[in-house]
Amino acid sequence: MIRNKYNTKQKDLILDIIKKMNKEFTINDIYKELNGSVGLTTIYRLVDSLIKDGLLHKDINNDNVTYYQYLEQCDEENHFYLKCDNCGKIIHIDCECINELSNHILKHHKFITNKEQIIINGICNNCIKGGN
Amino acid sequence: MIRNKYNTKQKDLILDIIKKMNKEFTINDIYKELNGSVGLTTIYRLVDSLIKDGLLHKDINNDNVTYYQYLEQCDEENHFYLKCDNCGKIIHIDCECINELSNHILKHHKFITNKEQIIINGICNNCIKGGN
DNA sequence: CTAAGTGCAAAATGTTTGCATACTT
DNA sequence: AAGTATGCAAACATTTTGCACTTAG
Repeated sequence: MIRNKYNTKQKDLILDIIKKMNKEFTINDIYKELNGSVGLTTIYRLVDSLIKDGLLHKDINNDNVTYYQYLEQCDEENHFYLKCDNCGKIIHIDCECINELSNHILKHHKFITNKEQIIINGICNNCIKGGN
Repeated sequence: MIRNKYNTKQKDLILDIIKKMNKEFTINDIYKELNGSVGLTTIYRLVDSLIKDGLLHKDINNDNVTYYQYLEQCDEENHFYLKCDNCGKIIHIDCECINELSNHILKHHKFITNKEQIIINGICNNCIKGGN
């Protein structure tokens, strides 16, 4: 099956929801949000293809729950993501600092970083300040 | 159940294998390596507790296979890991460069990086050179 | 009209739980 | 002796597949 060749109502619905979420979500979150108007199988299939296209990041937590997160796309060379371990939010950053690190790592540690998807975990400003 | 209070033959066996692997592995890899001498359930339970202790990193790939990786422990402030997307190997690095990045991110992006487990993906030197 | 997409039900897979037994301290 | 760990079998949850049907181009 060739992926995403036809536009369908279901794809639009799922994509809308995914893009609106500004934190990680599960397949079931989308399913519930759609209120049964799209089948689970379809959600699995679209999510898979979005991962392959680099639009979604997939992660698993200690309770074996699989989470997905929409990655805002960016043409900039110097971009990366910060992911909050507390609230699950992913923050998109454009900053020269990551380029410096990539260059350093290449030069001194002989490793080509995957510039498309550098994700650094930690605690976001909102959570530092105790925001839920 | 209080974790890891008693030392057992099974724990030693599992830990030995995990520490010897220098790349990511599945629960089944360990099970097979042990040749049935330790039950699957026991492996799941020990692996869970090792994750909680920060000794293992857990990840899931696009085919929904869950991988684990032993993280060499280190007291150094300036340490992080490089993970090769090609061969799965995790390389432990001690270098001031990551501290600089952490400080920059804190100062300019108001985000506290999780220094214990910064993992940056990419391609390792061996794979760059075409080593399997 | 044809290729692609959908969704149900069934199958497959991976993980967790209950419990009786065995082991550590 | 008491608390902890093990491992089987069963339960459970999640994900994938087969297939008939629908829809987009």
